[in-house]
Amino acid sequence: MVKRSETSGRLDDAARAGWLYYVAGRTQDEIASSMGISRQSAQRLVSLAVAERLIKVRLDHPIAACLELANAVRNKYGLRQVDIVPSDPGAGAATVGIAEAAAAEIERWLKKTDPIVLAVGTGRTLKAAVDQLPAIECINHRIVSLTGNIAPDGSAAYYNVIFSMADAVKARHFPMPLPVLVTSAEERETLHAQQLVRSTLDMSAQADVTFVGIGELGIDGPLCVDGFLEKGEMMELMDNGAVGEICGWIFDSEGKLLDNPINERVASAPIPSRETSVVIGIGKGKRKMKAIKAAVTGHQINGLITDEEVAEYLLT
Amino acid sequence: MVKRSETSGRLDDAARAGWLYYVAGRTQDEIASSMGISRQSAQRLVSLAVAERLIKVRLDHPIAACLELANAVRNKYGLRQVDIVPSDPGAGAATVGIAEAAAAEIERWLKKTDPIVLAVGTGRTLKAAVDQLPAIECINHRIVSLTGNIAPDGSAAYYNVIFSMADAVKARHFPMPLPVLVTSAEERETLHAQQLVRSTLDMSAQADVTFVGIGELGIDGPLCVDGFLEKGEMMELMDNGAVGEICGWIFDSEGKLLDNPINERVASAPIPSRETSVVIGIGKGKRKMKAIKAAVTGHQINGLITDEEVAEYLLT
DNA sequence: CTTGTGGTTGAGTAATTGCCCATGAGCAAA
DNA sequence: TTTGCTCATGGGCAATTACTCAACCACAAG
Repeated sequence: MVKRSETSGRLDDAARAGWLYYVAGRTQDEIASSMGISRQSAQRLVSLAVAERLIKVRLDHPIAACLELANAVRNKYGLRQVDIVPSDPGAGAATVGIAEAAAAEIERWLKKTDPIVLAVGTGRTLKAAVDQLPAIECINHRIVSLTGNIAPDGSAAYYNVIFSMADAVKARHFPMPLPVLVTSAEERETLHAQQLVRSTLDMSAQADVTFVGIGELGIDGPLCVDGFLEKGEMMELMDNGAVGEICGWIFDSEGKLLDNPINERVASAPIPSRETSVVIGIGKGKRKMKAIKAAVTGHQINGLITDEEVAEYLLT
Repeated sequence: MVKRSETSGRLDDAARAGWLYYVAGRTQDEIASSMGISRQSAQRLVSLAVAERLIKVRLDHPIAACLELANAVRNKYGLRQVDIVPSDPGAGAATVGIAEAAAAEIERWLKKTDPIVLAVGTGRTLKAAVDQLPAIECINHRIVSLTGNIAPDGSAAYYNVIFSMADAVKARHFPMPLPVLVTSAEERETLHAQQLVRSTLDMSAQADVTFVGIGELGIDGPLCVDGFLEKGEMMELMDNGAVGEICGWIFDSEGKLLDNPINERVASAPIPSRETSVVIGIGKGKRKMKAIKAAVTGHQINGLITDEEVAEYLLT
């Protein structure tokens, strides 16, 4: 319509077209006729504006920072999937936010129509997540526990989450009828050879997706608090470089499973393959930072749900 | 808690979808499958993100034509600051583009670290601009309204923008607890003498920067449409040479405030000094051309945000 | 004068997106 | 419980956008 002077540069036209498209919300057809060019040219100008970074888009929502952190963490550690939730500065429980996020992710998997095998580990964080689950009926799926459900004193382990999950989710679920730690490698072999245990182990190996808590070590860590390890054993482990555990499997700061007697007594199923399935670790907070970093570094997990604070630590 | 987490969860999803779409450049199909929802739902989330103004696009390129116009206008009228946005040839809304530009300018002021007093007028354009503001926290600044917040029918004036601003901007804000027009000059004196009003008036006089809409007169103009003036009064004003108004202050084609009974009934604060502060007028469109030209001619404002169409008119 | 190169254009077409509508879930009132 | 309302959902389809390709132009080198 208005004849533009020929001297105005191509970038100016691109900027103008980009402005009309993104800010004014006109279609490329309208832009074309108002600038007196073909609609193809208008399209080219718009994409040029984008390519030249003339158009800057920003997301004005707390989640924006989280998404960027998630991307950065995913790229740095080669993870399949990363969810970052906003850190809650007001102290609060160790599971605020992350539990909801994890529950949402679990729910997303459970809503799939194709039958899946979902494996779960143990821990307070995972328990909190499962407690957030709404009632779902998904009779096609199977839910299997990676860890034993018998506490050192013989009672049912409270933080074995598969029972909580069974309350909310109508699906076949398969607990692991074992202690978490047995007394020796030999005993583990014997128990694992049982038919019932065998089939659960086999199923866990086929898991399509796995959710595990990431535990820190230390005398305040879950293994000690829940009585699986004595203080002395814990100190010795830490002296040997242990920094964290998943389902009882203890690893060092590089995420390598420790070659020591404790790990030979862990009765949990092996963590399902990170090559062929998704293994999502859940955890946040200062105390777990080192354990989380080790877990992603050593590829014990290939998915992560954590908070901004930990994400920033992972990126340093 | 559950309710809140569900609603904010929806916005989170919208933010995530919007981020994936606009920032990461994924298609809505990809977003849908990665979030485990249908494509239609993904599309809805993306448009929700836009509707909720989570997505903010800006053009990072000075369009030469607009810059030249801005320079020319600034020099011709001796203004401190002029922003010109491209005209939208399609007959779109009266605030497209200009609102974004004004919001960017307001944001620029609000992001200053030194405490400032920011004064705002009223009007649809200014309202649209304020609605574009992202959430900002700037507890050092103070925001004061130049105009009353009580409509002729006694309700809160919808286009009093300070309340909209308070929604987005965390700062102390000071509305003006008065009608826009009172019945007589005497009543105005009485009301202005009140302590509460007095302090607001004093603060407005100290404004570092002021944003005002520029209103045209006429029976379709805001003063009539919003019921502040009867049609007859309006006709009489126009017969006396009135062409525009700012905060209710009516001026002629040279930008001089009219010496007539209506102006004596305006309860708004005086427009802050153009000698010592920045007063930015906002407006565009054919109908406002004369009012804008008068406002800059008479130095009622010393800054202007408008579009090419008006800029070219101002230069004739 | 021909040829090659780089870049732009418009047509055609595939991909993507926006919108309408029927459906059904959730929920409050009767 | 039924009724009526609201609203999210997904299918389908039209509108819009992105991409490919051949043609064309300008210009420089041969």
